[in-house]
Amino acid sequence: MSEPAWLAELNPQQRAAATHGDGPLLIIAGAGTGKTKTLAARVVCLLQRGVPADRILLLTFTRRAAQEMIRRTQAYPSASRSENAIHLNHGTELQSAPATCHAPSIWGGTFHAIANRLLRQYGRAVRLAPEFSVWDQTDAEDALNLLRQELGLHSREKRFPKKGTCLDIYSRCVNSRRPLASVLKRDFPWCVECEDGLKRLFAAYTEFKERQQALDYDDLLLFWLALMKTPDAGARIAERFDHILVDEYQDTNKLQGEILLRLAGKKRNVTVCGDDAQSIYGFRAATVRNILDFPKQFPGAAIITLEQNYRSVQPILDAANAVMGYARQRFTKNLWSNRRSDQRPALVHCLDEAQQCRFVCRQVLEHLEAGVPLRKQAVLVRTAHWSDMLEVELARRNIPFRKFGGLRFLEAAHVKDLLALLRILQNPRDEVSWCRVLHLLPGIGPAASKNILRHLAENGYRVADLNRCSVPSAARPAFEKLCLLLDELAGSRGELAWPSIVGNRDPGRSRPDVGPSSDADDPHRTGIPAQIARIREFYDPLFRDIYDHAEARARDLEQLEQIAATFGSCEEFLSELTLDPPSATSDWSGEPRKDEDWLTLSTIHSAKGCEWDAVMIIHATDGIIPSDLATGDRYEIEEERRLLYVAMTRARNWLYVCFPLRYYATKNELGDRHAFAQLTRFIPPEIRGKFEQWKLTMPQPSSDDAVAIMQQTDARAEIRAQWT
DNA sequence: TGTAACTCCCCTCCG
DNA sequence: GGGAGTTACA
Repeated sequence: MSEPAWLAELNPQQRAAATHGDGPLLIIAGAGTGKTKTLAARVVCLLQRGVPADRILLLTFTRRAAQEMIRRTQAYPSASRSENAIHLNHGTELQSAPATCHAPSIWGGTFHAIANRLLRQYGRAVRLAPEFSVWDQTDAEDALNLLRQELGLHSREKRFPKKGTCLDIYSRCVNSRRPLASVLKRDFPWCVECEDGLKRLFAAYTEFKERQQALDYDDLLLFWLALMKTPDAGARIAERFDHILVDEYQDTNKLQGEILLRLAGKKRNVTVCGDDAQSIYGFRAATVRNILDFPKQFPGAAIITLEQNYRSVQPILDAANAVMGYARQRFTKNLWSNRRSDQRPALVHCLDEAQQCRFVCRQVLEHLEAGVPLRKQAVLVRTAHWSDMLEVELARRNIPFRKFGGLRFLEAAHVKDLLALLRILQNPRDEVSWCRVLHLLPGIGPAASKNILRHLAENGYRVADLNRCSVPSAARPAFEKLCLLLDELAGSRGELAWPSIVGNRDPGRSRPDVGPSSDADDPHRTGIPAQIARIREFYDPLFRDIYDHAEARARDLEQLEQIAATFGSCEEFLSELTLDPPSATSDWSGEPRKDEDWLTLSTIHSAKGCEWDAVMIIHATDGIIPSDLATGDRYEIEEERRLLYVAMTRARNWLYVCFPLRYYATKNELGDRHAFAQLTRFIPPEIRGKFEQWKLTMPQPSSDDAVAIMQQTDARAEIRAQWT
């Protein structure tokens, strides 16, 4: 049989991976080695071999990655002609395939999104109602905080860890599958003394979530694994997939590894793909052991290594390889490229942050003039706020940009408030959301809300009974408005939308296997935008009282309403928003239009899997990369090194690593006017020869400059204010 | 008893 | 800026 033309486009290793038959396959793919292309080609090969699309499961790290993969498969001519037309069957199907399209679709999405979907279908097997809520990090923290106070853990003489730390500890236990004592000893040694309290707290937390039918991110995985362990549902799920492909396997954790093992079942048709040098999610308990131990977990696995880089010019690879050359633990893999260039990447010494901003702007515009559109350029930062000053400068010069990563839309208080109102409509047992909503009302604090919650619990969460509850007289008017609102939205049944818990619904009526819910009697099927509009009527006067910058917030709420309009049901909207939040609205210079060209600002984490012609890494300063907060042990430092490696290997043709020599002191640091800084330790003097050294000269400091710097510092405060 | 106003910290990456 | 804890007032 002669080889199709498109297969000939792949290099021998890529082709071997794409055409691999049945059985486990491990693809070690360095940065820019055409990993996505290879996986996409493999999907096409599977389809051509007659594997039905809906029996293929594609697990990716972000949903964007899943969509990209499917887009690539469609690019193969033979694939689009195939009977198995390819569509992505999202983990939770937001817009999903058009209604007219009945072709089976590939299952694709993140572990969390697929877990969400499977649990809504099969969750009963693990005593989970299909209406469960999904909590994001802040919801989980709020719940922990509530319980921490209830258990009296906050007022101990010895300081008890804060809610964020509690959640980190809990999450690490779950994801690394290690007992609390061991996690405390190794990762949180300063909390060892609180082990008993934490144990009680976590037990209460687990019980609390169960009562409210709520799952946090970790639970999605935990319940998925539990589901796989049930003899009936587990076997059915394993049976329904013939081939499983996992991207970015180096960033999965032990729990996900166990899920995969069970998902693979006896067929063992598992393809995993990853690069240990790009493992940057250790803080989420990801472990490279998954990829290293794959051959042990799946004996007889084929292993294919992709080393030819198609992305970057050789000098950029040389520099990146040099950085990784110092890694303590490394699985040798030297990327090489056919793409020659005379130009080494630049190491840009800036005098201060302001000069760094000017340099970036100038360089971006120079590339633009030379024919590199803004879309093909990016500025990468370690953490989101390090681009604040640059954002001001970009706006001043009318350079459009979009920002990825960092403070998210959903974390803004006003957005959370509105969602909490929707949540209690979807799942009235959600006490965390109730608390949030009740606290909005003037005159209601912890005591009154506790009382109301007790009333609700005693009355089966019926909203019709809510206004019989006694509240402080000062709170009465606002409280009655809330009752009226919920009453209206709950409809004529006099109860909130989903009062049922496990077993309360008609057991014979399970959700359809594929496609969005088509329940005709679902009261939320059509009305979410209308619901949000009604909620906003109630909420508008409240938030204008509570928060500043009402107009900026109102715009966010409008945006939320628009997003909601694209969803079929409240449940989809809420879980989708939690699992795949919009990247941000922080581009306060205004959302650029689709057809416009814009520069990308991104955290390095969010840049994973992306590439640009020109990449500028700013604040490559020791203390920022590696972060001062992440230098606890050598594992953390190694992860920071890989982070720099990931950032550098995003660049195709031009790479600039910039760092300011001094930082100006902030207002509260009295005394010193500025602090001196050093280049990141990951680029030691011995390897600086891999870079061109650009030492920017500064005009003589004048009082004008000082004023300009002060103004920029003020402008940074302005940006923060946008988010208050 | 419970809420509102005040002060003192600290601030990472993401599903 | 915002969370956590403390104090002042209804």
